[in-house]
Amino acid sequence: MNESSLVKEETRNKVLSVIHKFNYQPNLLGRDLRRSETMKVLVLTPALEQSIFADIVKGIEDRGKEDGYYVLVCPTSNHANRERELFQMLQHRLADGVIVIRSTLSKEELSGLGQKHSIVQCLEITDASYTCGVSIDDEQAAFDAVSRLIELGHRRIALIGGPTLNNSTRLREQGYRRALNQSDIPFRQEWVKYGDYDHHDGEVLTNELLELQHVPSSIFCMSDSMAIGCVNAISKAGYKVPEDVAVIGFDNTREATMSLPALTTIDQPKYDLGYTAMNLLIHNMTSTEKIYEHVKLTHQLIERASTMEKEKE
Amino acid sequence: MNESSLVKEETRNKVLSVIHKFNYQPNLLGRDLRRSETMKVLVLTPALEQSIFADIVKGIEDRGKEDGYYVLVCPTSNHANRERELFQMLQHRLADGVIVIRSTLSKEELSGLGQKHSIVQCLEITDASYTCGVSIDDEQAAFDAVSRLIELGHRRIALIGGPTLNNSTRLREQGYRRALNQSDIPFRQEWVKYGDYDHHDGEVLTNELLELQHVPSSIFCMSDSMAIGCVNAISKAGYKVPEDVAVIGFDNTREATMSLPALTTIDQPKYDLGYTAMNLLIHNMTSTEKIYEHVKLTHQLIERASTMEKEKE
DNA sequence: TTGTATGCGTTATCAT
DNA sequence: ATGATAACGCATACAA
Repeated sequence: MNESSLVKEETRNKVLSVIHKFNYQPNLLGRDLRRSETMKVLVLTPALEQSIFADIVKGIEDRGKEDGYYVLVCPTSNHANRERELFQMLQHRLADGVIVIRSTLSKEELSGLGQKHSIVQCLEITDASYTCGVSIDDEQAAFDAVSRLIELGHRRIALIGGPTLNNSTRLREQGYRRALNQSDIPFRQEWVKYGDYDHHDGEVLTNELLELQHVPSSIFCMSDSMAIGCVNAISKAGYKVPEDVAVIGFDNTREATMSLPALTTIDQPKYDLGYTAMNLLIHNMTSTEKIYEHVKLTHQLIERASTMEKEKE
Repeated sequence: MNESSLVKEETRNKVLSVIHKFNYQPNLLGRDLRRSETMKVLVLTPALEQSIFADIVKGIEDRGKEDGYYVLVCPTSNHANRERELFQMLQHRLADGVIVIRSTLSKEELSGLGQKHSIVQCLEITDASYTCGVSIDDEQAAFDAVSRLIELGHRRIALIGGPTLNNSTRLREQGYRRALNQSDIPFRQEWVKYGDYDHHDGEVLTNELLELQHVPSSIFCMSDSMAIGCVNAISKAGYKVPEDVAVIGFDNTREATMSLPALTTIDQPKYDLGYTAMNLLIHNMTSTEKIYEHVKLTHQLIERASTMEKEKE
């Protein structure tokens, strides 16, 4: 009597009253076994403290609620083995699908899992087969950011990137190079640094840049956290943002507006990213015509106080 | 053939090879239904970004691993309805037990759930029946902190507390009053403020204290985050910590050592709190002799630079 | 030492 | 419109 179908009102009520009387609680294990589906979805996320992940998860949860899915959020701390443990839940039929945010697993591993299960990658997309993914166009986003710096009059543009293993880091560096190329600005390896997406690495790498003989006039960072570390390092070194060195961040997280000066940054549609990912997952879990695409949502350059028109030198 | 018991080596290998050949993965739904236990434990935590919760969860996970439990960490954002949703998983036999860190549910609600399920409270303990809890002795901890301030020569001691609904807030305030009493220092209501455990409220409430006609010479905060906000407010107002106003925090989180000056604080044994909570939960899930106690672990006053011997006035 | 039947709680199918 | 029965995958108890 789950759905009201073809039962007499009277008996229906009778059953309902008995259910209430004995405080009957369905044993979902029985149901799940019988239906061989659990209505549970795992979300693997590096962490929850960074607001970008929390926002994505919100989108996932909202979309999941529409179809009555249990969304279980599992922080992995970027630990590949924890990720594998959680994927085991799929094999063990304890969950129906997985959305993995910035996975640390290899393309091969994901492809293997994707053949038997429904997997959606988010933010960080490998071209693994049998999986789909949702992100922005990272190459284009970086191109847009760097192009804007060039428009503003910059020619000495440094790059502070994420982990070199990440596909998105590679793509964004490509966008950076394409923008330089287009304006015939030579690429300089010494102006390209890599690190983790956090505040600390942003500060350390910026210090390295500031100690160079040729100091860049602007720095494009691959996360807002890094950009904040970057701004701090610049200020501590006695320079001014944006007059001496302009800074662009990435993600448009809350902290981007809280820094001083507020960060120019690339907005990622975080909530929509999550919502779309869950949408894809639900489709692939329920339909037989699987979608194995890389969906790209639109980003946006948000201009704030950390960049400005460059004065002639 | 889970445990090697009384089966011929030969047949055992034969089975194993077939298992491998077909890449057999046990369907845990079947097992769980049959055994009517899931080996899954839910951890309900307000958030994960605050390191105190992460540390407790670590203790829980380690103890869980010893007995092969799946530990599912579920952030609730202090949202009571989300908490209730998760408790539903118990009713639906999707999990065997719950550890709830700083629950927002009422004593009555927890008692009701406790009658049918295994529940352990952590950090914030109501005296709900049919549940047990693990925390420090909050009253004594506050007493120790305030007594130390008195020893250092302070008599104008303010209190910045957590949410008034919390039992621990009440207990800690009792400890504060007992310490004052013992030294015949009159209690002043205007020197007692309440707010959320975060940095922001610490700053706001401290500003209120500094604007009073009689400014306290020391402030006891119920969290390190509050204490850091407190230190910032004091510095911004042109006073010096600890010379003008001494500050004591609570929890001994990472941030306590990162602030300037480093915080004197009450150490909570976070990892052990989690480990002990899981220990209790496992006991109550597996044994018929339930333990419904409030276990108190020992705290410790850690003295750092935010307090010092007070000069004679 | 190995094989076989039964039931966990639910839903789907079939017969009334 | 309702009642009866089988089956999901596993573990247990018992028979062989």
